[in-house]
Amino acid sequence: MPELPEVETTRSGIAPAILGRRIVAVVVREPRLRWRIAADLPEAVAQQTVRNVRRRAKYLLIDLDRGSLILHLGMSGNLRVMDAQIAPITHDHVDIVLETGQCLRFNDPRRFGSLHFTADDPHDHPLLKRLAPEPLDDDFNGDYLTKVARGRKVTIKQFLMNSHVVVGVGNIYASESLFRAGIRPRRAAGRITKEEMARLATAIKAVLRDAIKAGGTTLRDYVNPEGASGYFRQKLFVYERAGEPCRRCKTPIRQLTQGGRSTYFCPACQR
DNA sequence: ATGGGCACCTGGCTGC
DNA sequence: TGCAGCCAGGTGCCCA
Repeated sequence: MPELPEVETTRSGIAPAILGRRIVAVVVREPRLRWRIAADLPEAVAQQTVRNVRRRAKYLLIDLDRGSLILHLGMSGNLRVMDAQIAPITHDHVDIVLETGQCLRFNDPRRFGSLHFTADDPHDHPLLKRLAPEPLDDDFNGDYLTKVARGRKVTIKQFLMNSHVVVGVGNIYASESLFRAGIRPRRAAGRITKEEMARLATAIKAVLRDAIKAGGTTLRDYVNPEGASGYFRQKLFVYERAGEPCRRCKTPIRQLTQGGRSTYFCPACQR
């Protein structure tokens, strides 16, 4: 499911229900996620109060009195706020039960998601420690991209999906950003001009902001914490639109495969 | 350091 | 109806 806008939508959606609330229990029905949930996680977390809900890359950080939960939604995960008494359905792997009688329920069919507890600053956790800048921060810009792309032969599409370059940009928004910036996805990262990199950084920020405003993109199974779909899908220019006319110039959108993932682009608008 | 490929997992769809 | 094959929003790890 989720790229940065979907995780951000999840963050802002769960925050009102859990901020300042005490966790009374963590119910783990299926510990075998991408990494097995630590057996002692529930007791480490129980009776602690939620102090903050943050996002770093595609990770949700739930700060407690002492330590933080680090949660990733993987490809197919979602978090919902609901009454803890409601019977769980298939793939409802974890409940974080609150004093209010509500719970945060983590559903993830493919189990590529993860849940960790750390007693330390979560930014120092091995999974987060070496991540690149946030795309919406000011230090992510054309100059930065130009600098890190120097000499790189990897294609610009795969470069954008590398979490050591920039975080939060996955398969949908990589294609969409390149369309908005007018850049062909197969060009070498090191051969994109300074001016093009400036356009690209601006395009990434714009597409992510627009998608957050629309509540994210629902392709198949993403739902927000209230169970509703995001509606950015209608605003996609190229993703999953192979053969359909470009919204800007009517040329049929093309699809290709890079690193085993589908890429979409307009051969006329992108050079 | 860089780049490429694989692995992890379930479910939905297509075509025979 | 059944089943094989392919595809899907991520990313850590191993190898050359």
